[in-house]
Amino acid sequence: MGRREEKREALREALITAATGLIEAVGHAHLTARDVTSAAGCALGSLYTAFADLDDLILHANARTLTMLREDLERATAATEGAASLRALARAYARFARQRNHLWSALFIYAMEDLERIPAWYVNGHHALLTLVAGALAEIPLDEPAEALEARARSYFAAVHGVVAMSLHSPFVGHPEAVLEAEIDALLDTLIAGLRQPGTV
Amino acid sequence: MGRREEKREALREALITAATGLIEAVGHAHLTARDVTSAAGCALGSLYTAFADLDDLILHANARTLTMLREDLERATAATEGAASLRALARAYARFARQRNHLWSALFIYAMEDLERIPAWYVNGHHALLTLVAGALAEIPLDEPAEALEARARSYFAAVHGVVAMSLHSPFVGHPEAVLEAEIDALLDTLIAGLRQPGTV
DNA sequence: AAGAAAAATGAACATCGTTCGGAATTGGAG
DNA sequence: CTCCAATTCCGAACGATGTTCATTTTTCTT
Repeated sequence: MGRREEKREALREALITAATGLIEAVGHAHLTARDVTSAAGCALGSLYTAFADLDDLILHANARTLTMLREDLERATAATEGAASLRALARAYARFARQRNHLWSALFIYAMEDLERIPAWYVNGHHALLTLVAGALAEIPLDEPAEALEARARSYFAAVHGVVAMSLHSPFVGHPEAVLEAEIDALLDTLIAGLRQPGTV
Repeated sequence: MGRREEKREALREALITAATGLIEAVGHAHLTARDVTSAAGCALGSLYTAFADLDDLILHANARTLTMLREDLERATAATEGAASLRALARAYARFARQRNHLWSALFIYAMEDLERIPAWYVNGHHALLTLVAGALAEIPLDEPAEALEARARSYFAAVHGVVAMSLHSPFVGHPEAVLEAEIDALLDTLIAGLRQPGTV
């Protein structure tokens, strides 16, 4: 690799690291191009030689967050299976959201507008999380068709995410932080009990 | 009421109406102080004599959205009760989010930072929605203590919200819009089946 | 080693939310 | 009705933002 690409990669790395640190510290809404370039030790304009724009940089920082989150979730389910894995995933998700709140929040900022232009590697980072949920679901014997498994994974991930997001972002609608994990446990207990009861509607 | 307060109220009304229309049209992220004052037929600075800032105006527009949403939900549950009401609430919520997407999105923009300064009337607007969920839950005979009812209402509201939000904001994680309501039905079926099965853990 | 290509720089630009001093409008006293 | 103090309205101005661009500096090729 020539010195050209080396420096380019070093700059991108420095910017992503600086962005991740600043997002964790002050939140993505307060991340400014001037702050992040200053923290990375480059000029303001250099941001736009390394990334398309500030959102693109945030997207790359998010990819790093997604990796951290996935590793957390994998660790949480290393010694469990089936329903226990589902519970462990939900708890680990809530803990990550609480402990790395600003980084986690940045994962869900993108509006519908330019949804088609979201890169595939970013979508894949999210799908990796869904795969973990689907894996746990697959270990629970259900009378549902296997095709529905991915859809269930999306629903349960979104449901747990909703409870966590409401608790952390809109406490006057969601649960107080102190009871969040207990309420997630209760929700999952009810879901799993419902899953095991065949032919409901 | 003197002419002073009359004009003041008329200005506030015009600004809220203009803000609601603009949010519905372009989304709260693209709402600018210049656009909304121009649409309301007043000067740029007048916004700050009628409201504390742009966020305060959005908050008042949100209050109007909350009223519309609550009326929709009430209509949806007028002829139902218990589990059927829960299902009707969730469907009506999803429909509202889809049809009035930008207005609905604006309801959940506020970050944690200055959460204490959110006015009570705004919190009450959200609580009115929770009350509808709790009312439907109360009609289902459960073996849970009554104290847990409000907590369950928060969980189920947040869970359905999460599924809807993922579908509309992050389709690569949530459900495609075409199957959203069917998946919400499936989620609620599972939840209700789990609720009716006593002593699960 | 020198010229060509690329990248880094930071001043400049457009746009944003918000402020502020002067102009217009309102309410009450004579 | 008239006038003046008080209030409200106005839009130019301010500071901060994301992004661009001409210039300088660095890197690659021959």
